[in-house]
Amino acid sequence: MDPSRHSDALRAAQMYYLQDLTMDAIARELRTSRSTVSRLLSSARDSGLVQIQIRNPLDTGPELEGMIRRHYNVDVHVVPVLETLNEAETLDRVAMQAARTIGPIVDSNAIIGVAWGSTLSAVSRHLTRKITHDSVIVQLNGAGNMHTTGITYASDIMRRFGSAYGARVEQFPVPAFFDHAGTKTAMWNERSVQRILELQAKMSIAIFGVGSVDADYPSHVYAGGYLDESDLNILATSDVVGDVATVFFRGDGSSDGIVLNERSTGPSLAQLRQVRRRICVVSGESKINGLRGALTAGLATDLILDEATARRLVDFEGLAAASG
Amino acid sequence: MDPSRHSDALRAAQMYYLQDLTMDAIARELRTSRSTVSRLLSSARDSGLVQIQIRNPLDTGPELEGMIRRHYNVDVHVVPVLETLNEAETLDRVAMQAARTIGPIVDSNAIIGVAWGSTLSAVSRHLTRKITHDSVIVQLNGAGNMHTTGITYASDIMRRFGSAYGARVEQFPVPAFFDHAGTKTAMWNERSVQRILELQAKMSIAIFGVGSVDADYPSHVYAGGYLDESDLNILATSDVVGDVATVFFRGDGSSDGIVLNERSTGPSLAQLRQVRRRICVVSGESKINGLRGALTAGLATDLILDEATARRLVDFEGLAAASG
DNA sequence: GTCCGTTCTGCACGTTTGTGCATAGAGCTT
DNA sequence: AAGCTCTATGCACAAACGTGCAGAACGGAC
Repeated sequence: MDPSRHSDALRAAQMYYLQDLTMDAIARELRTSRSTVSRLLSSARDSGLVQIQIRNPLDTGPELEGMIRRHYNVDVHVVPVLETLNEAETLDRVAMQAARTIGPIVDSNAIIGVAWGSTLSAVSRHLTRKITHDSVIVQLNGAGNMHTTGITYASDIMRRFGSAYGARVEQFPVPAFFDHAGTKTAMWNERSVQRILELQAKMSIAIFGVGSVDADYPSHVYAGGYLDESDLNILATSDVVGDVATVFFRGDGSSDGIVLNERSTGPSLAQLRQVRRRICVVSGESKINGLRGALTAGLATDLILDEATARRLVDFEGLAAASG
Repeated sequence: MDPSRHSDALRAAQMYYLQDLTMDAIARELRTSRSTVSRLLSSARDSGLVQIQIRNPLDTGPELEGMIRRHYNVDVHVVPVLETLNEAETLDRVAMQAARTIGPIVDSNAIIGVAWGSTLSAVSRHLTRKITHDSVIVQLNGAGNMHTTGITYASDIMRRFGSAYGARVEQFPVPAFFDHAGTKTAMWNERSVQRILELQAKMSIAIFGVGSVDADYPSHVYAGGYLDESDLNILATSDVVGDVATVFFRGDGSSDGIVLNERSTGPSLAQLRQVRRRICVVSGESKINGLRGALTAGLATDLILDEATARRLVDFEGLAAASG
């Protein structure tokens, strides 16, 4: 881009946001039209030059947040949404706010693990640009299935993250689930795969949604041809409530003995918990069971969710009592 | 304040800044009028709920900044100001932008050393609120002189810092200069003084302007009855170019053998250099000599100054050559 | 209860801002 | 140089916004 335009954008942003001048005054100084200033500012905003963040003082925040925070020990961001909004609109709002909340967390030299799914897809569409150096986006779990290699869907998400943060993108070109655990073991010894696994092991940030087995609109994983009849039966009979990055867990947060996980390509829950910043984005009340499992399992350090779901989370089993 | 108003402000801020809704839409959701939303947002901004910051990518910044940064190894923020502005207006702009630049740097548990003077006074008037816990504002140097105890002037500055950040304020109730070095030695052994000195030793942030001996409008120190005729003579004959917190230095950054410093109450340059974040605010070209000395002495890690002064700093002795 | 002072609210108005559109200009090809 | 495409600009209009003001609501004091 024209460097002088960039520097004009910077000047304009400083004068507008830091000195409270009007666009008119800035235009006169920059010897251009007011509309150009308006556009400069908007480009400054979505190129990440201007960072706007909301910090809600932990202690004065609304009750909802406090309760969830105390009970699950996560940093909560409740997204206010009108109750009349439909599922898709809610997801869009949550995704938008999630994208902007993530922005300030991302920094240079970060290794960022990203899952895929409808939630992450929505988030990826709303990312605001922020220039970082030597960051890497690494895919958390494979995306292929019986019908497609899943490449385009997941890779679109990855690519958007990569270009928003100027980061290198490392895809994980394996199916979501192997048919045979043995194949996974073999692949995991391949050097091409190990490169990805090593990156994952060094992740400083992980971003994921949750799948919930009983969601009204089941996640891709449960509906998209990833699992066959017998797999679904296994899930149904093993108390599994949901998944994160195609790794399943029960309501109590445990995941031991769930055979499907041996064929899954996502990081184990234990490995995920090693990551310093683990950001979970959830939209839609019907994911509540999966969400509760994920929180109980301690998978998230940061939780971004819509207000209605937050409320249900609190209502559940008198969680409110824990706040007294 | 009404807690529900606070939480409304938070909701409004999230919807406005993070979801790009219009105030109108937010008003409908909050069941109030648009004007109320406008006011909620403005209260959210100046209560520090909304943080807006400009991060200019170090490598793409305008030439001016790059040159100064490389030469003096400081983080530079050049404040764009119209050249036609007068001294006072420039100071106001610089102070405003300085205040907002400082905001994001301040955090809980910080011990913040603050000097006094016309620059700091202006900055203190533009601070935006930000709630922190267990922060302390500590006065860097005494403010008393022959005519007044200096209490109100300096303490106003301190108080504003304190209330902006919700911090405890520790004043330093001594004169700016002792008449006799021996008195200083004695006082420095007083426990009440030692408490302040210990706080200063633990500072994580220091904020100060610079005085310049030859400034058009001399700093308070040189004009306000702090020094008598013979003191000024000493300064004139010892190559002193300026001061930071009433500690003097020469153009080459040295301060050894300047006798006045033995009676001054500010932290020694060596002590100041221990502080992790040292923010220097300068407005007005006539401070250029003092500024150059301070930078040469390595007193600042962050420099906020107006464009004209920045340009002069670069023009000086072909500093531009250093950028090639 | 009434009174008074303070704070909050919505309205109305003027100001400030975003954006579709037509045009000018830059860069590239032939 | 002419012709082309693509981007940036300014205009003009509509949308969004800030704020003085008058009235409503609140919270003591008596």
